[in-house]
Amino acid sequence: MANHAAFTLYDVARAAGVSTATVSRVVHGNDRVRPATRQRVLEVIDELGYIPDAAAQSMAWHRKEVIGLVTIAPRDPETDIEREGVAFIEEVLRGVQVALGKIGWSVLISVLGGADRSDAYQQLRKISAKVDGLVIVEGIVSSEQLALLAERVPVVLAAGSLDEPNADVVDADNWSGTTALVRHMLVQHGKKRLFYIDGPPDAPDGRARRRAFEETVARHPGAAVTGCFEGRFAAISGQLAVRELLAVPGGELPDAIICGNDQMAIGAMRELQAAGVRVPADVAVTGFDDIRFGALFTPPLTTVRQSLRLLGERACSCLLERIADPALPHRSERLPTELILRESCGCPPAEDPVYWRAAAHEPG
Amino acid sequence: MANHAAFTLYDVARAAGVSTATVSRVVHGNDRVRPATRQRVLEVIDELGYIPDAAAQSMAWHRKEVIGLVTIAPRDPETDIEREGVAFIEEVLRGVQVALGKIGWSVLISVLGGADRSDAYQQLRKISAKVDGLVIVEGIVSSEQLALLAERVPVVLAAGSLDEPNADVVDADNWSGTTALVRHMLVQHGKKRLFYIDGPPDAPDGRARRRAFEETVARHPGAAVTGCFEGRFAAISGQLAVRELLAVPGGELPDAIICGNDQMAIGAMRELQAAGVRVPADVAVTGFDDIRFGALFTPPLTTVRQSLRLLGERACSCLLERIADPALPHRSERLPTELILRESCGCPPAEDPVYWRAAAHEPG
DNA sequence: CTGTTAGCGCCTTCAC
DNA sequence: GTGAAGGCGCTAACAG
Repeated sequence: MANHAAFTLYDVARAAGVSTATVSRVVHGNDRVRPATRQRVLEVIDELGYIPDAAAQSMAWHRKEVIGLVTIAPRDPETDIEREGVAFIEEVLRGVQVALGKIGWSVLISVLGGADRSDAYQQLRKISAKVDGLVIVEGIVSSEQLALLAERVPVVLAAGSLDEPNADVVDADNWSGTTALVRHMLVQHGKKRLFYIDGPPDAPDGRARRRAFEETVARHPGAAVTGCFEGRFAAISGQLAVRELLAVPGGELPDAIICGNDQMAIGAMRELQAAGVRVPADVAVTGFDDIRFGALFTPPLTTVRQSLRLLGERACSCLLERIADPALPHRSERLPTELILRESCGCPPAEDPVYWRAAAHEPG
Repeated sequence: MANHAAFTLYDVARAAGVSTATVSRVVHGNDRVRPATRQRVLEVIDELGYIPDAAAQSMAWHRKEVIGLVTIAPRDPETDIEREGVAFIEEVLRGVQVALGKIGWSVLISVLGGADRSDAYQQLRKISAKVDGLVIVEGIVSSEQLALLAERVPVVLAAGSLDEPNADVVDADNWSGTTALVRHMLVQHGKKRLFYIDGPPDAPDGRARRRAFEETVARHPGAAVTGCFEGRFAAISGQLAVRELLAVPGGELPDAIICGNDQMAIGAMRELQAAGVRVPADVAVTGFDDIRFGALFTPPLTTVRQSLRLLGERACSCLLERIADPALPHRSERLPTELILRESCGCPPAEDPVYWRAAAHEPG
């Protein structure tokens, strides 16, 4: 059985005593073929275990029925931490599959090693030859390179919030989410001295969140940003940030630490607690994303929920529309975010212990 | 630019005033072409932005340079919890990409909705027409169906620990890992009454862990299994299990709760703590996998580490070897696991606060 | 060195 | 209803 016999349309045609055209018709069901003939052909197909070769179909159809999903995973050379490591792509992928499942297309996935950008572009070029369209998560190539790619194949950006004129873009409403969260800290909890833990500077969504944070604080009299730490979206970044904060001799801690994502918030909470600082009594901490485990920490993490799955689904749908009609004007879509109040911000525990539900939530 | 012009080899050949064969030679670098000619062709290629169509190459080469990565995500209809939800596939994927990166192949990924098995098989059939080989994570099809698939395309099973005669298989040493862990609880911590939280019955790795647990306890005089809960590898399962345990009127809690994976262990810990039970003082809890966040919980989770990334890498390498030589005899490979002692088992805190390192570890 | 030519496996008009 | 034939874009012998 180590043969990997690959039967062709001709094999089937010969065995069934018909022409390849007839077999093709049967395979695709749609044409009129005499029932008896159809029956015979089907039997042969089943017997031989014939499956049409996808590459050959691609050639004939000028369509591969495959879309490419690409993202980056820049790694800190020392620690090998992945950005947004926790099920980021996985969730987006689910969404993409939802959109694709209906029509039976497949997804070619590639996590680029974000090392150097020119390389990323070359990889994308190669991939573009194998797919009908590209979903790029987290803008990774320059606008010009994007334009070049888009010339060859439809492209949609997911979570690449730059105002990209050369592609469709779908992203979460980082602005509203962050604004709502910060206002909550300012107004509901009366926080005055806020510290921010940021993601890497090249992350468009991270930038959007930070800007929203700063502007919201700025327009709130009496409140101030006491500092900012440039992290890499990993738990360790939060820990490092807090460690720095703690190390300042005679330094006063902020009222609240707002983090660019949940992982950094968790790291920050952990480090604060390890140092004997109470969360949220002494310092409140918040995140962004609403990852699966956020609700299971002590205290449960207050955050902003975004649906990565929905992101994938919308991006993919958008791509499919563009593949169907490449002349479509470029569009952009902004997905809703939702403020999730738990206890790390200082809110009281929910009377009903629903904390565990979050572990089971269907985001979006 | 919404044109998606796709230049062909002929376009290049014409523009450069050479034959298609020459262009092909230049593209593949390997043949002798006069430097001047090569130069000219390269210029045209660059100018036109020509990329060889992958489908056409596949036809000519009888090779697609794509491998398929398939797994299941059975969902509880009510809660929509994913099995091993946290970055399971993501890690495996990284490993696969490592193996593939060297040769520039791509990966077609598909997370099947584990609903009904016959459907899974049909999906796999379809996918098999688009790839040169298949890595199936978590056995999802029957042995016969597997044989049928393997007849058409090389297949390797990852983490599908059944003794499958129709494919190569790579999996983690669940047995040794679990045995070491249970012995530790029995011998080092003197635990007597152990409770087990299991994964779904159809998960081969879960079964292996449970069997190892039971046999290890059985051969240890004085120790006993007080019960077992059938979970689904999600945090909520651990919570549900503990809730049941707590609900028994006058019921005595076990000394330790051994869980089939980390997520359930985290859920169990959380639920115990919510009920005022101290971990590990009253009840110790352990997991399996060593997911990224395990070290950040309170107490840090004792677990068994397996490298999902290595799993993906080895499975893929194995597949590539088989693609290169389909006549190879079937092999199976067992990957090492490692006992990770933290505090949830009752061990003292590490003197050096290295807990955060785990968040940055490169598994395997 | 370079061009010609015959497929790869399938789909799809166009005749019968 | 069914078959014959051309072509999708590229590669790999062969000739020159």
